[in-house]
Amino acid sequence: MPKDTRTELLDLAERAVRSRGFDAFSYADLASAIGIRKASIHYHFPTKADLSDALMTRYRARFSTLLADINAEHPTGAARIRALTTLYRTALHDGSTLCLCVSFTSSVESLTPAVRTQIKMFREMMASWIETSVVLGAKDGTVVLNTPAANEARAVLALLEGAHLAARADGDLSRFDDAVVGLLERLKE
Amino acid sequence: MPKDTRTELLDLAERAVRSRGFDAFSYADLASAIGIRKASIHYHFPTKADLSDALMTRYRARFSTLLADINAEHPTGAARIRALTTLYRTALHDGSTLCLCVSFTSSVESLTPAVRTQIKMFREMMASWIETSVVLGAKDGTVVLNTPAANEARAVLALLEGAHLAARADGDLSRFDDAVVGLLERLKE
DNA sequence: GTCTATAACGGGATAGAC
DNA sequence: GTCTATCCCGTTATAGAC
Repeated sequence: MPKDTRTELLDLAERAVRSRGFDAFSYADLASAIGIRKASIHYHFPTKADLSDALMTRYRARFSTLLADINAEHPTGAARIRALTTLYRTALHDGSTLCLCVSFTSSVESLTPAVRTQIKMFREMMASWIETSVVLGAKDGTVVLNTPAANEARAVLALLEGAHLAARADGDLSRFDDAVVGLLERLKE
Repeated sequence: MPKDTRTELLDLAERAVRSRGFDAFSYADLASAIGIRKASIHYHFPTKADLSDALMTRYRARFSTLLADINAEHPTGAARIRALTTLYRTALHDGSTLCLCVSFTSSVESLTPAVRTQIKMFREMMASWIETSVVLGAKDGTVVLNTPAANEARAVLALLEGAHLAARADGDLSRFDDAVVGLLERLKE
C-alpha cells in the first residue's frame, strides 16, 4: 500500500533535517524528491514552522512507542539501556543522520517556541525513561549507580547524543561504538 | 588597542555560527554588526568557505594553547580533566553558544572538505589529549580506568559535547552540570 | 490536491570607483 | 579597505486556475 503524500513529505523532511540541518533544506528539495511542485507542499504544511512542528510531534510519538516496546521486551534495567543504545546506533544509519532532536537543537534559534518546547519534551521523555530504567537496574542488580539516578540519566543521554555527533563528523559508526564501550561495560548480566 | 577588522569579523562569525549555526548566519548579519557593508567582508574572506576555514583554524589553535595551559597548571590527570570540563562549561557562556565543532558537525554537509578535515582534526586533538590525561591519571592514581584509555577519551568527549547540546536546548547551564556529575565523581583527590 | 505564475525578499558573490 | 551598484540565484509563501 502506498504512503500518502503527507507521510512521504514527513519522511523526506525528517531525513533532510537529520542529514543536512533545518536551515539547509528547502521545500524545493522535497518537491523534486517527491515529484510534485513546491507550491503543492504548502497545502500539506502551510509554513516551514508547521512542518517542523509536525516532525517533532511524530518523532516524539515514535520514540514513545519504541521505548514502550523496549520495556515490553526487556525485563532488566541493563537490557533496556543496552536496547536504547542499539536504538541510537540504528538511528545513525550509515553515519549520515543525526537524531532529529540533536539536529534541531543546533538550529534552535531558527525554530518557533512551539518546536523548542517539543525539543525539551523529547529530552524530558528520554531522561525520564532512562532514569526509570537505571533505577530498575539498581534494584535488579544489573546496573551499578555511582551517582543519583537523575544524573545518570542525563549523562547517558548526553553520551548517546555526543556519540552521534562523533560518528556523524567522521561518517563512521565505529566512533559511536568507541564512545559507548564504557557505558555498556557498566551493564551486568 | 583596537581589534583589526579581520579579527572582529572572526569574532562575530564565530559567535554567529555557535549560536545560530553555519547555514543561518549571513554576511549581512556580520556587516550590520560591525558597521561596514557586506561587500567589504569579501575583501577579508572572499567566500563563506574561506571564512569557515579560518574559523576552524583559529579555534583549533586556541584550544591547542588552552590545553597546553591546562597541562602547565595542573600536574595530575584528574585535575586536567576537571579543568577541561570547566573549559567546556565556560564555552557555553550563558547557554547560548555551542562548541564551534559541535555546531559545524551538525552542518557538515554544507561545509567544504577542508573544513570537514579540520573538524576531524579538532576531535582527534581533543581525544588524544584526553587519552593522555586519563593515562596520566591512572598512573598517579587520580583517575580510575574502567575501559581502554582510548575509549574513555571518546566517551569523555562525547559526554562533554552532548552536555553542551542539553544545556543549549534548555538555555540552562545546570543541564551541563547534571550530565557531568558522574564524570567528576570518578576523579579522585 | 496539484498546478502555473508570481510576489517579496535575502543569499553569496563580483566589478569598479574612491 | 571600504564603498555603491548590481547580478543571479534560491528562499518561503500566496493567488487563483484546474
